[in-house]
Amino acid sequence: MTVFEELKARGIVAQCTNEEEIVKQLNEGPVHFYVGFDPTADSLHIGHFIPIIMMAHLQRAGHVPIALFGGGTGVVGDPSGKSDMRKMLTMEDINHNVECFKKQMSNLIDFSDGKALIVNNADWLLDLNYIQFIKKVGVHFTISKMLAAECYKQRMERGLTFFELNYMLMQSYDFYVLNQKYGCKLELGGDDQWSNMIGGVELIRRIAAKEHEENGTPIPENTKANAFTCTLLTNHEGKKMGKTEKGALWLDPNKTSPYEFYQYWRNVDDADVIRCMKILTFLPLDYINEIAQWEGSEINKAKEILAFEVTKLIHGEEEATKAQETARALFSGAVSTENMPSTEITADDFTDGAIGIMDLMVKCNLSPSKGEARRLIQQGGVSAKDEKVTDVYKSFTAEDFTDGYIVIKKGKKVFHKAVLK
RNA sequence: GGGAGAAUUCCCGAGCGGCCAAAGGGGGCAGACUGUAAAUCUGUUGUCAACGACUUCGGUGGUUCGAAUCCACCUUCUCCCA
Repeated sequence: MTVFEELKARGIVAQCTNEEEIVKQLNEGPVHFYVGFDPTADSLHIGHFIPIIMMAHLQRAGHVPIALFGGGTGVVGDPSGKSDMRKMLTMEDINHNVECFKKQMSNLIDFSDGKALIVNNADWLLDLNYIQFIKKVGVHFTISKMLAAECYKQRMERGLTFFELNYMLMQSYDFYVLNQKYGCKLELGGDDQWSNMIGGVELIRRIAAKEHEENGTPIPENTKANAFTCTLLTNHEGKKMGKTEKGALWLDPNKTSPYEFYQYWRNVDDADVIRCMKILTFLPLDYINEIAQWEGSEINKAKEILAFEVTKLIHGEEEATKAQETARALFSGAVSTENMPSTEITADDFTDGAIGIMDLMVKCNLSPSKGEARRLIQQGGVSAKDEKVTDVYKSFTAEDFTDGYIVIKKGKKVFHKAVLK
């Protein structure tokens, strides 16, 4: 099975420009391909993960990934799929973010010995001459066609600035530059990037065709550019996955702990397990198809496998094992406090030698307010030290912190350790 | 540049000058049922020293015993004309 077939079989490929040509190119030898990332935050989140997985698949098959960071485009902000214009970032922010991205990506992509490249489009976008740019690039885009693109349609209703409209041109130009510089023939990206991506594909072909027409130079083989998109991670209802109550599911362990990360996948809907497994792990398809036969509560095993594998890819085997052990222990009743999220409590938090359960919960971020803590307790959703808390005014003294901590359980799944300092 | 309209709690969206901490829906959280799933049912969803008090309806002032509601100005957004 070729890589592309594998990607398709896993349901990772969403749309592609010219499938035949892509397959041919990939079979002929190492292909430089690129994926763009907008460094708008200081960590990647799960939404970036599928393109990265795709890069890893292709790299394993001998192709060369180019990770392009949108240092230049980042300041504009991609209007696709956003209902509002994104806030602009300073160059310092962007550079910092780029560094963070690189680090996280290197878990899955091998950047050594030129096996993968990292580029920043600020290098060629920032000093661009406007007149030359519109002459070279602008002429190949028609407004009517751009506006027909799904991503701009929505924005048209709410107000689309000329500024944002240029995003497509810049991204297309990126592809052109990489094509010239590295012979990059393939662009990959999320499905929401589709229209921007075909912009690049067409731009490369058109510039080549124009040069051919004007100078009679032959159309170079490597200007046969293509693109394909990966599916957005959605559940069986078509809703985007990877959102938690705290926002995105981050790859940075400080933003989303390995345990939380593990739990997210452990708790996916039955109907989504197999899809996630195909897309997010490197488990062989045969094996996944076997798992797909499992039924009823057996599916819980499948979820464990999924959670473990995905966590392993991002946080490493050790963290994944820890997360799994913690989860198993907690849910089987035995309390393993080892890797539980915890909060330090100091003497200052005590009033008259004791701290109330509501204060403790607020302190541990288990509840944003005492009012909510009160409600949780009244509805029977809180346990401390293995006992259901029934009294809203229950309080703990230093002696109650057995071995220096108290484990508080909120609902069925949230455990927290309050550690006395 | 001219004209019209809008801004309400996490989101959408009701809201007569007092009975408004503000309908309804969504989402969230908790309980029951389960398999750490889904569906369903129930409760709950501004803050606090909690049958009470306090702070909220874009901003600032004003009218009034009393303002989310009326007036003025400002800000932002949308729409129509150019």
